[in-house]
Amino acid sequence: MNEAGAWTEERVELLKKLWSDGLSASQIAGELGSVTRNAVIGKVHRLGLSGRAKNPAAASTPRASTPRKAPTRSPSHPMAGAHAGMTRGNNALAPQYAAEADAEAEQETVLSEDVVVPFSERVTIMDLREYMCRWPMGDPTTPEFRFCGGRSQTGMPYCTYHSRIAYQPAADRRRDRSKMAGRG
DNA sequence: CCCTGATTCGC
DNA sequence: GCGAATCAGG
Repeated sequence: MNEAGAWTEERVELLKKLWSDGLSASQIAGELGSVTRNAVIGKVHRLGLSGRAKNPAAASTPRASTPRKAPTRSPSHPMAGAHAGMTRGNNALAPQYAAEADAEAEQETVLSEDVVVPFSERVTIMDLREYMCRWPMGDPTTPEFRFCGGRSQTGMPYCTYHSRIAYQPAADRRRDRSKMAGRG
């Protein structure tokens, strides 16, 4: 039968299907199984895809002109500071369907930040780390003032959720990820 | 700290 | 051709 880890026609077609469907490499990898997201990405590139739904005209990816330095892959520090627990897998399933410009998306009333979803762990300024979301919560005059503390992306002052609110692009896309049940 | 894809390069 | 390792950005 089909060997696991071998790119059969079925797998390649499924790969292209899921890829064009907007699924991320990790999701596809989890769907295919026996393959990592790197394998998926590698295959995608090999197939000549990669760009996915990107317009060639608008594809001004600086990466193409990025002067890639010589990593030389120093074996001296293999997996330096590697994540001990790779939660990566098929458990990170998320419907990343790119919502097209729908009339519903024009809801300006969406500015309501009253939503309280990412209330994972509020932290004080002392517990705040660079990779923590600094979203003011409550009155700064009160000792109960806390920050979101959610995981912020490197360089980003806020977490994924708050960064959207903070920047508020043209139209807010209702991209809803897994609801974090929260704590009390 | 999580994630994403892009690229390189040994196999 | 394959994919882990690595890079780079969010």
